[in-house]
Amino acid sequence: MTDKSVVITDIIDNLRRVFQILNEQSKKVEKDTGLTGPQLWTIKVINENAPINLSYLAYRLYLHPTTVGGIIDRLETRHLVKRTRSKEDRRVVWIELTAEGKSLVKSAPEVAQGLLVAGLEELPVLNLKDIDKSMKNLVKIFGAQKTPPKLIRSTEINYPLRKIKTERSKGSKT
Amino acid sequence: MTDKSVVITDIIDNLRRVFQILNEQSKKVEKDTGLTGPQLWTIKVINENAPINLSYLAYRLYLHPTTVGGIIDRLETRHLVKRTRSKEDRRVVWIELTAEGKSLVKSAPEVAQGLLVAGLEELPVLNLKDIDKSMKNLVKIFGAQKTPPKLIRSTEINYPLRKIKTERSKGSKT
DNA sequence: TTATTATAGTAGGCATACCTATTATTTGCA
DNA sequence: TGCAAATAATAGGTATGCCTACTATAATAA
Repeated sequence: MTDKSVVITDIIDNLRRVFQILNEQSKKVEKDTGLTGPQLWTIKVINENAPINLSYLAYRLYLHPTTVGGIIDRLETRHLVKRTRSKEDRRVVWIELTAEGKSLVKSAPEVAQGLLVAGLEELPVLNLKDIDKSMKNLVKIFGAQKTPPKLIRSTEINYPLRKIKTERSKGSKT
Repeated sequence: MTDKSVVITDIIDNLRRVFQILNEQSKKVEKDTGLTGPQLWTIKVINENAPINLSYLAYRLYLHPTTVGGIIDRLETRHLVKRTRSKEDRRVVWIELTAEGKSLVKSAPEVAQGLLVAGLEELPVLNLKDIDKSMKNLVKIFGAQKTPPKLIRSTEINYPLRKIKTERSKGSKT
């Protein structure tokens, strides 16, 4: 095994480790709040953008609309969000928080990526910038081989496809 | 937003991006080989360790035994692996590749993390070491808040718990 | 104005990944 | 020996996350 491949294996191992830890993190959040990580994250995004329709919400979460559909289903049975069919465009469903959902968001503001952020915040900026640079590098490497759509907003991200086209993004697609 | 929190947001965004890309990667592999990423990875590990029992296999994959159980089920219906009940210890099931499975492993040797590795391999070692360092840093940060068991072998990893205890690791656990 | 095309959301299906039982076995202790 | 504790695997359940239809509605083109 070359020196290089050792490092590569190491990187991949560490990546897996990060996945694992983030996953556990999510479990922990679940225990604390009764909601899973994705659910909490979803609620937060809804809170900041309500009313929001499913497609755009999915876009904001970098998830597939059907995935978000499921999450919304579960949040709805918990009475944390509600759906309203739009009158202007009857295909559209507006999603917003219920009172219950709103109070939950307030009480659990940063839990979603909480510890994650907390951990990072303890590092000196210099260190963070290092990590940031490396992450960007990783993204560049991985992403170079396959960079989907191309996005809007500050954070353009790898979006799962299904050519969204909301009020805010009127682009074209294959 | 402070300078720091911008960087942090950035890191997290990039992390998500990496997840996304790896996920797509897996999809691509699936298209190429007919097997999902985890399935291919599993087969590879079996190939290198056969015969192997489920618990230890799970340990090697950093996954929960029940998760691996499901993967093995699916591989078994595809006739790529077979299970044999051990005679010495009838609780144990030995898992190994069928002829078909073996030939598949040969024909798709590195696909699992293929592109991933390919991408990394194009980088100069220096660059890789940077990334490596940052990843380790990330792991340290995340892991510090919650480090499960503690592992053996070269690559000690965040193992999902269920206090494994195989022939090779005779430790204790809470 | 009608027919085609596009869009929004839902339904159903599959694979991962987890957890909590439960069933066999085996081990270890009294 | 003989019963309790530990272990290996499986069963069943839930949540993510994707995909491929499919339905309803809207927009566009002929």
